[in-house]
Amino acid sequence: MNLLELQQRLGARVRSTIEEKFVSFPPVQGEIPPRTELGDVAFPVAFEVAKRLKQEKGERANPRAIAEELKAALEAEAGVARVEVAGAGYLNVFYDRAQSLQHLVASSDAPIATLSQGDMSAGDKSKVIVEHTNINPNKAAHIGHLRNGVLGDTFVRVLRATGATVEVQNYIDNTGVQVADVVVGFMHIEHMTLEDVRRLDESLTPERPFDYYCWDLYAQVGLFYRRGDAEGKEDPELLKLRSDTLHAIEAGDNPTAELADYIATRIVECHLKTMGRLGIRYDVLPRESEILSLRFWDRAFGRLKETGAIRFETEGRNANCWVMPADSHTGTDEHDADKIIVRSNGTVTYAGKDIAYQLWKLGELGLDFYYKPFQQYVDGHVVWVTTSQPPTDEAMVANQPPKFGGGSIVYNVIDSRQSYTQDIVQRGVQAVVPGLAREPSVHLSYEMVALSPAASEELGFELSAEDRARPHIEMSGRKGLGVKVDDLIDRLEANALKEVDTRHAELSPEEKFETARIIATGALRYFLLKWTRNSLIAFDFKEALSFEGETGPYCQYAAVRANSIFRKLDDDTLARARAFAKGLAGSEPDAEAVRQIFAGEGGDELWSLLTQAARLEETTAQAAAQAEPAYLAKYTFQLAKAFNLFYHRHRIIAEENETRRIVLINIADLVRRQLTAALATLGITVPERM
RNA sequence: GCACCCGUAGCUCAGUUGGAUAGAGCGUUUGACUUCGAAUCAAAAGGUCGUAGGUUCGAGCCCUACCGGGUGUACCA
Repeated sequence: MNLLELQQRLGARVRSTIEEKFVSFPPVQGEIPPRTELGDVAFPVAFEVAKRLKQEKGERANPRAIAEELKAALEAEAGVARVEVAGAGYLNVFYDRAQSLQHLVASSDAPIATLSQGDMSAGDKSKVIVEHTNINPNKAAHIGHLRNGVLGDTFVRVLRATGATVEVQNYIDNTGVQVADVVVGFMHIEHMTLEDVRRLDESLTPERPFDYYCWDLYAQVGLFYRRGDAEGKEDPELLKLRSDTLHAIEAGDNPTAELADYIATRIVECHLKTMGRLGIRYDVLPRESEILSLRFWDRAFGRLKETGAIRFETEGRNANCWVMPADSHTGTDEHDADKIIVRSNGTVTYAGKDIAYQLWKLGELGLDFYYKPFQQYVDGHVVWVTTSQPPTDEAMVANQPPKFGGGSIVYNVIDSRQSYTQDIVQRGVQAVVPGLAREPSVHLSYEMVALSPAASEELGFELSAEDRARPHIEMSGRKGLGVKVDDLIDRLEANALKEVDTRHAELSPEEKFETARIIATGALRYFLLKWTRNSLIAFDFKEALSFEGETGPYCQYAAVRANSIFRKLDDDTLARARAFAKGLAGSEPDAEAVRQIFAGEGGDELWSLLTQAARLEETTAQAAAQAEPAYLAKYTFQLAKAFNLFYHRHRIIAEENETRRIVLINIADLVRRQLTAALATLGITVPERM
């Protein structure tokens, strides 16, 4: 359902008419006027035409006169009711509302249309890869991690809604210092072996599961390195425990590595469960351990040396290192401009490993992982995890994974603090595969989630006067300061359940809980999506827990209300209303009656709701092209708002004028379809009742 | 120092390739439940779009300088 085709056709006509009568001209897009009274699409091109005429031919022309000439051409187009020239030379086009209604209803029979315009060409069958979540597997997920997951997951849904084939990856850094720290905690603070940890894990209750336990332990390790003094310095002797642990993990085949693997795997299970509560899913979990053991770096290193992207330093501060020279900034005594990729001891830095990994994602490395199933969602979808060994037994051989990696474009959802490193990675990738695409590997950057001072205190953290004056306080896993995702979901569910309980006492406990779960998910996902990517979220409990105003539940509520109309209306009435709309082309008296209903101020209001609903596909395409899910979230809220107003002003079932009733039914039906579809793309479902 | 991001209503934020009277939510004040459910709707108040220049028929948006805030700038991952 959309009016975009008409708009595009008119744009093409405007351009061809300009070129025919005046001067050569670039493609024109058309724009949506700020108010319905100003038309359905506007072409403010006359100013530009006048300018070009003067520049190229030396003719002086009045923009209004130019607009008048273009007006005649547009009036002849099908679907156009009238054209006005407004202001100094705006060309405002009004669509035939009866014909548009007929078209919109007819096209709403088809499943949600896939788009063929923009950068995300549906004709291009190549795969898009989105990597998101990427939480260090050493503790419970907090809301900062969740912003990443929700942003990534929603972007995936947006891309899929435009017809793209998308693969979802969640990178697991299972061999890094963060995991090593928790291993140190278990081994040197708790003095536990792998068996002890297993037993502990089994004994833990749902109130404090393994990832929560590790959350606390990780914070303790931070203190442990400082000999118990939070403000003190880290003891080098204790830090050696960390580096020894890290080396043991990287070497593999020893009890420390086995413990690390147990912890990381269990935490990943916890993360997947947490994310699963919000409908966030993955296809494959590439792990750092396999990037190391399968020697991805060695291959990438060779390519980087060949292309000259990195150079070996023989003297100076970076002697014996391989560095990537800087181009975007200059260095100082304190900060060197060049970025070290290979250390003087021959080991590779994070940026280097990531270059290798990005090359694999783009199918440009010439190496692949082996895979095994990690877990299965209830609907049968399997999440795979990488492994270093080829399948051995017959069952594994028979159970072939899909082909992973090799995307035509890769989006990496990573917060903006890593922009510098990501820039290094991009440059490395582009040096190795220059001709691939303009930007095959995209850093989908977003600002972090911090805590409002009030939220920090609510979590029981004492703030200094200085901190309290700050606009926000950064979360810190090391200090254990943060809002755990599961805690927040639990609170949202409990609050929603209370509301459902007071409104729908008649529902069964299961129905009540399911409704509360859907509302909580809607609230949380919308809360994280309504901000644009480079807006920092200062997390506030009151705001996050709200179900009123610009929230997910507000949008859900509008859809629930729309559905409630159709619950009371028999199917036959809806079918007849739709048939009437579809038949408008064949009946001039009916079409005229519909035009009457859409006339005047009240008619404009109905029409404006309809056109707003028709813009979902266009908005989704924009959200995809700009990689900005917030566009879709804002649109959904605005549509819900417009529908709530409509709902309040019109009694649909009780409407006495038959034609008017039919029109209202069609509008309500189209809006609820679009609203439901928009919410689905945001990962939000509509409950039966609320 | 350098790089990137931000500065719009009391607060938190939208404002997409420059377009018509700069918009939401929250908060404040006031009004609307016998209806397809008020998790809603309506109305009011609230703005030198950080400052100063510039480009343009037209600037919140583009350019320059400055002021203020944030984040990076590791032989950590």
